[in-house]
Amino acid sequence: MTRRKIQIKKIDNTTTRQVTFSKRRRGLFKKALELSTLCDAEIALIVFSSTGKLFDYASSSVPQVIERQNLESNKLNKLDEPSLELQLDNRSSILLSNEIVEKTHELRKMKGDELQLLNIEELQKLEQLLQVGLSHVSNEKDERFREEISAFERKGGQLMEDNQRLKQVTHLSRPPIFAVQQILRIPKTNTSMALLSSWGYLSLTDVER
Amino acid sequence: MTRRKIQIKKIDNTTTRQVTFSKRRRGLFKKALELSTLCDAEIALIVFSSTGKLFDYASSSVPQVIERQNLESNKLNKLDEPSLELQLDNRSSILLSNEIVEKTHELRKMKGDELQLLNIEELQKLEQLLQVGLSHVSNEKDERFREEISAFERKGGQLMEDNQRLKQVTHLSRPPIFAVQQILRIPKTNTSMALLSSWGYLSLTDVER
DNA sequence: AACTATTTATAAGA
DNA sequence: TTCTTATAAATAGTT
Repeated sequence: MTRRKIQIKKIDNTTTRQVTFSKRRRGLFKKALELSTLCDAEIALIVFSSTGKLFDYASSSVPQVIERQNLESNKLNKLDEPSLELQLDNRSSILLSNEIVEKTHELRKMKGDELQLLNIEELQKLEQLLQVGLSHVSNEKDERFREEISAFERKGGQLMEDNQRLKQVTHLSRPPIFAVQQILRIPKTNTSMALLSSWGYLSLTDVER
Repeated sequence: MTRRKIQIKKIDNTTTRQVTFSKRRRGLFKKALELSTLCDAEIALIVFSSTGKLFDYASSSVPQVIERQNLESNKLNKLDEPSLELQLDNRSSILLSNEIVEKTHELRKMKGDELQLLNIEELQKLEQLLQVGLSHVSNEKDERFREEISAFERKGGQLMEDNQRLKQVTHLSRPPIFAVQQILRIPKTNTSMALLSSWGYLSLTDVER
């Protein structure tokens, strides 16, 4: 970006990284503020440095009432009339609530509820949307399954190779002591080694010879 | 910042504001990504356009970063009391945003995006959800089509009956005057009636006899 | 922290 | 929306 162009990947040098963090963090927060001011947007920005320090910013037009208002309107909706005044006071909370309401409806429709609200064209569009989504999900799932299967195949191949090697070893008339211990899960003690040796099995040095 | 320097205050012109929003939003998200990559920082960025559309980015996941932030600001609140209002303000808006963020992600997943975030079990559940939703939608759509068809059938049946009656009437050697008038769209005046009568057509009373 | 040579972002126009 | 381009802003490396 300046004296030289840099690659976007973790900066190794700690000092450089901290300096860059400091500079770019300022830049980012400034840009966030500018965007929210210029375009009347709601923005929340949370940044943790790699050392765990917190920096955050939220555009200021969100009133503190929201939390209380949510609780209130939940209660009031069930009992009496909603606190319309509070809601009107607060354009941004209405925006946010609308967003939630809309997304909730969209989700319900996609799950097959509330379809009576749609006309036949909307139903067709929704059907297509679901078909596309379903095919993506099915493909992704199948791909994952195939990945898993080929992982097993690789593992299986490895095991079979191992087995082959072990068989070769055990098909020696006198398999080495360590191989016998390993295959038969016999503790590798001096006693077991001496015993196997007395039965004619070979130590590794014998085999290597 | 370019062709001309601009003041950082709300852009009046709606079109310009939307264009600027779109451009700067991209820039902001790019910067956030760069900062998190270069400096190994954890970042969550949530943006609502003035029309209520949500855009978000998080280096890990939005709820994760927010949760961390909540812990962090709880600590701060207990240590030193200042700017409590701001903190509450920020956190409540973030809480509300968080619900939207989650719903947005759920919708994206249902539309087949962001599937790389899911494991194979979640993919299977999502697939089932979509299958159920799709079958509901398809059934509803088919039912609507059938309704429409049977409505047409009823209408068609009525029309055919009407046609039958008219044919019977016009197949009489001397159709009644009123039928002729109606079918040929001749004004129902005394003159036309007299004329048709003189040509041997029958009045209703003649037919009924 | 300050300084700049460069890169990047972007406002206006097409 | 997308592209172009002149210019403003951001910033990597240096001091």
